[in-house]
Amino acid sequence: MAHTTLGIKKGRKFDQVIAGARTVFLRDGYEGASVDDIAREAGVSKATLYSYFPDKRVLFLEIAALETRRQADAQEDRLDITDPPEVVLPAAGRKIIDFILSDFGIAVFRIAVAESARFPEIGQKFYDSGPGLLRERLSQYLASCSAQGVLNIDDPELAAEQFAELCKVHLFPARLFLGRTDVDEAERNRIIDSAVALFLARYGTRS
Amino acid sequence: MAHTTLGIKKGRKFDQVIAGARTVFLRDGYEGASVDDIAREAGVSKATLYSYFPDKRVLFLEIAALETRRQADAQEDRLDITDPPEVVLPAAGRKIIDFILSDFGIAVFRIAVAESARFPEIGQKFYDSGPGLLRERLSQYLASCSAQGVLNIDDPELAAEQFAELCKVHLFPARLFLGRTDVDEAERNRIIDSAVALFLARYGTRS
DNA sequence: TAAAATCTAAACAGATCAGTTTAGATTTCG
DNA sequence: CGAAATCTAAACTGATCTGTTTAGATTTTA
Repeated sequence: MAHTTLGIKKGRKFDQVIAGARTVFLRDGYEGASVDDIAREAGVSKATLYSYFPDKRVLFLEIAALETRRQADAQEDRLDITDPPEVVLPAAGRKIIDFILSDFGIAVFRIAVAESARFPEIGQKFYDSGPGLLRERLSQYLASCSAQGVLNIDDPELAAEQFAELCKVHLFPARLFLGRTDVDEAERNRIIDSAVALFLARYGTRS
Repeated sequence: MAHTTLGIKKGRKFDQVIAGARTVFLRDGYEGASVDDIAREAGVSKATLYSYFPDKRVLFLEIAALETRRQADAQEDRLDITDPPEVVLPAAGRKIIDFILSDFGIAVFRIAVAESARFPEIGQKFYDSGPGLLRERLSQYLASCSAQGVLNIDDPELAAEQFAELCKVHLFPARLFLGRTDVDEAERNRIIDSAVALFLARYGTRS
């Protein structure tokens, strides 16, 4: 149906190719994925695939771009500027944790780390639509709190990055390196609560 | 000279093989490295290489083990329990930043992230001798401070991870995804100072 | 020095993979 | 319908890679 790139590409099965490539690249990474696998997964002949994309690298870049944009959109709903930090921060932290612990978030992160040495534009896109976007939105909120006197922050961008980083504590490395998938609610909340407390102890204006 | 594994392996050029494999794996990753490249880099024939290691995978695991142990040793000098947090934390933060921004630190991290999905023992070893070791040592120090009343920490292990995470803020993603290599003293210090201030605002006992 | 251990270059087998080509089938649409 | 666009399976090229083998050279050691 709606082609993912603006009109330039043609053909009935374009979306199938994209979907198949997405599945296989996310599962196996760039080197691990074979074009035959992708064609099979997409239910499409290799010739068709190659009629859309000149080579594997370009196909991968297309998927990476789509995925990072998706990642950005999934977090689209902005932070409500009217709510106080005690409400907004735990909610934001929860979203961050849920995303970075998901199979999808982990797969994208793995590929971004592994391939950004070979393909700098992958690292750039991942950063812009992931950590970079989060930083932008969160720092905007923090700055407005600071202007209202609800928080006291001299460098909102740095503070935003600090908060995001605090949410990853313990759980992200455990998932990434130790394969831990059994992270329950209580543990997520413990990390978030501690991050919020740490953050507000420094940047809060309440006694 | 001193063989890296305990006596089981034999042969004059063992160390050359290790050195060559180290260079090539760190430069190109697991998939990117070819055994011919490694043999050439090591100045050794492929037959010799295969007389030491049954296959590429085992060779890689050996290198990964050596590298993570190295990583641990490089940070061997423990934290001086007698110094106050205002001295110890900036010094520790400085070490963390310097390591994770180094070419070597980045290369090891890239490989650990990329290969720990395929080789779980790589993720385990990296964690144990990297983030895990840091956590252990730092939390020990924090606990002793807490016992002395210099700090007020209920969960030293969590606090240790929080501090370490705070030191990575901004600089690590910029290096990893954006390829930024021009991080000067001032910027490192800015991150560290902010991390220490944030940490002490919550866990400090002064005023 | 002479046997034993270790190493060498180079060719080779077997597998995988990216990308192309062919000859034809199916779909779309005027 | 019928022509143009799109897709198909399958074979093929050429490259790369892991791991083995061969026949001999070099080094160690006794």
